[in-house]
Amino acid sequence: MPNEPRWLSAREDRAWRAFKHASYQLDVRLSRELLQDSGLTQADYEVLAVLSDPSVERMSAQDLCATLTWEKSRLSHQVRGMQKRGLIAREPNPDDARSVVVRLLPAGRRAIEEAAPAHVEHVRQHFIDLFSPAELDTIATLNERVLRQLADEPSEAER
Amino acid sequence: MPNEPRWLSAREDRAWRAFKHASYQLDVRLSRELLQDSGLTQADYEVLAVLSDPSVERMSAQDLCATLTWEKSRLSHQVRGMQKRGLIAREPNPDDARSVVVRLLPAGRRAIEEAAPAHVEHVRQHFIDLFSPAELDTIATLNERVLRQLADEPSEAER
DNA sequence: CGCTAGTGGTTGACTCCTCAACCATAACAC
DNA sequence: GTGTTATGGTTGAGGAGTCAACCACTAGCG
Repeated sequence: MPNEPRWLSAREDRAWRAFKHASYQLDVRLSRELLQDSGLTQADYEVLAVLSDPSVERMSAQDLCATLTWEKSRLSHQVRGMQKRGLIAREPNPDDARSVVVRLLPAGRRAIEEAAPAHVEHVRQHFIDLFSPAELDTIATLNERVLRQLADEPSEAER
Repeated sequence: MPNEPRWLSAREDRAWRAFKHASYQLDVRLSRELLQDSGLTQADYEVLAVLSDPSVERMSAQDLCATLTWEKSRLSHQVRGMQKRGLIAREPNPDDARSVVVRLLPAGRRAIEEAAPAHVEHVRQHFIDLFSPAELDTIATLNERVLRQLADEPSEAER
């Protein structure tokens, strides 16, 4: 890499590389494990996780987008696939004829209930169980700082 | 989410969500910014970053794969595209007729030298500058623990 | 009302990545 | 040597996500 004005110091570079690498590898590993022992992708799992909350069950597409921080076209494609597999249903929204409500079907509930224990176990194995309670709090605090900064300084495209 | 045997506690859930969310959002933001102000994808940037190291300049495809922890087919597709754009060249390897050596071309060097300052600045803005030196060390240590665990316990597919 | 602007959602084209199949060459066994 | 296995790399099909264009409906303003 070329030398630049505000280049990263060794300490900064180490932190950045470790963070980037760890999150990438973790994502790859968990995706594969989830898919192998449940047939669900991470996207499937996230949608089902939201809808399977007892206080939810049905949710408009826009609210799902907001909850997942997904683009609406992504959700649309995703929902089409999950509908074809019988995991969820699309229903008209009585309050707004433009809107669509997504409902969890029994097969979808079964799918996430079967997938969740193994998935959580993998999250523990590769992440949670490596840290003390105090370290978990540190992780939460530091990462929330990143999220807040991103939210406070919206990207060019959103301004 | 259904109640499961070893479900996550509130503290565990907070750390896991913050980590997952922050790394995802950061990736999305940095990718977009990089593409907008340099025309390079993250994949382009990573390849160029490796090759532009003064001590490198040319590297066999297999070594590139190992350095980037990429699959060989991904590198092959990626290299084809970057070759078409004149950023790098493919050369035969005199030591092994099966092998291919990737060489950085002047246009590739120019591309990363132009892209790097702004990209590093964004990495600082969204990540590095949010933390004290001690916090950066903590981030490095904790994330390296994740990486080590993943490396020590290879996935089903690799065993 | 009637127009216009905004919102909710879908679609299709394109890019990126993975996986499995494949080809050529190299390394090893006998 | 010859046959077998392993390695380096490419290819094509298919899944997943983004973007821009579009349609239908709603809401706000005159």
